[in-house]
Amino acid sequence: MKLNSVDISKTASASSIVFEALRKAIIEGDVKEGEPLRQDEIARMFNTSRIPVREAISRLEEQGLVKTQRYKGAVVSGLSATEAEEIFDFRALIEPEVIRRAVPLMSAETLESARSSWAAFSASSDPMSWGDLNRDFHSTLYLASGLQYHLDVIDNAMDRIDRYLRAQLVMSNGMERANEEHIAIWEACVAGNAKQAAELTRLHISGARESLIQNINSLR
Amino acid sequence: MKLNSVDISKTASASSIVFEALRKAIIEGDVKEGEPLRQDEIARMFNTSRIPVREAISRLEEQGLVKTQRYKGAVVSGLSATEAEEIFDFRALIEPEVIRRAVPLMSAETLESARSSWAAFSASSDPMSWGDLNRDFHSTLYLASGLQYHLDVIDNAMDRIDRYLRAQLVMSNGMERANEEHIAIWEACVAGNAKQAAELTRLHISGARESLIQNINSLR
DNA sequence: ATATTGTAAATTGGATCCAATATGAAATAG
DNA sequence: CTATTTCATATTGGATCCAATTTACAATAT
Repeated sequence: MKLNSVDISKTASASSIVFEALRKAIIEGDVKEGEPLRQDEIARMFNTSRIPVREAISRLEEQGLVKTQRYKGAVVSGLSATEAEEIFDFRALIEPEVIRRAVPLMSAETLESARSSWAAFSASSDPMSWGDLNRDFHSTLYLASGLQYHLDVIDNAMDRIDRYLRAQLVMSNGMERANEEHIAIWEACVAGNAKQAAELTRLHISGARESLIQNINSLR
Repeated sequence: MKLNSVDISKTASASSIVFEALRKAIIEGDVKEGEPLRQDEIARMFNTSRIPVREAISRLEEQGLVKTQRYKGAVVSGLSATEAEEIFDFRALIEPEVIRRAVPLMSAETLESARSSWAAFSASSDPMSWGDLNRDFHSTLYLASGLQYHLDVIDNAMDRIDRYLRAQLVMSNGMERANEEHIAIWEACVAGNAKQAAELTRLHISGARESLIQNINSLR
């Protein structure tokens, strides 16, 4: 006898679920910088014991999203302005190269998918969704490069500054500007102009960096 | 009353110890690609329970050094030739920029420390130590940049290809060549020539990349 | 009042136990 | 003899318990 093998997608392990949830909460700023992560509390929230929670926290620390001290626990790690700038610098270095190598490999589907990403971004009136849609757009284009390691590293960098990026988007004309720049990048990709796509990406990122500095300074 | 505060360096947690030991064993190739990590076995080796072992494995997975499957455990993740090349590409992109920014910030101490690093590398007849000494040299110079995030990312990239790098060093004239290139990079730093230090670093890395490809091809 | 000490509660780190799943070998059917 | 099934064993995932340490706060001394 043979059955249609119903793909029972195995439920993920508890530690993975906790990890993803905490990661999301941290990068979106739902738990603030410096806020401690209490193992008991989190375990209760997910109806598990502290064991999966501790594994999740180990991973978060390895990713740099939390810092732990022995017997004192984990706190969400913040970024100084300097550190945030450094990560923007890092992105401005690596992402242009990735998109440059991605452009010649972009399929029609990739371009169409990216188009709908920027369209969704452009059309969305919900600031909460801007962060995700922004990342979707860039990730879609980068994915065509097939450079998995680069993509992983970029993801980590994005995780670390996600909060600040979201803040940029809601501030002043951040969203409108990002939108225009997305379209320009996308058009360069459609035209197969790798160098231009790279340069526009670089400007896109360093522009965000500058506006971050401005905002920080305006708070003094 | 005032005492000299004796800095009782707290013993690290068991999970940290296990993590560091496993990391070292993996990057140095003491445990081979594809080899499973048995929690029980490792726990016995360190006279602990499986709990710290599991936290260590979680971190290793986050670092990309092992891959786990639910209920099947963790195996040391290998790198395909393509993946190894990608990481060399990545390094060739980021490390020149880091050293370029580091050069103007290098103190006499930094340069002296780097000099003794390459001297030790040059003088060492023990191939087992070459990997570490090579990393020491580069890290010392990069450290002057103060770019902590970049340094962390570079460290992870180095971890992933450490095995392959060591293989390069012992092969043919890998060690002699690396040694000459180190000296050239160091002299550019001493001369304060950031652009040249960057370019030499780029060549140093892409040279290693090419010789990796050669070795892989020669195995067919 | 302020600083110091002592103590109980809170919190984390780790050990042990149980449950869920995978693995492999023996038993069985064809 | 080969393929399938059954079942015991090995291994991982998670829960609960205990130990080590920190933290908060009351008691005490100056």
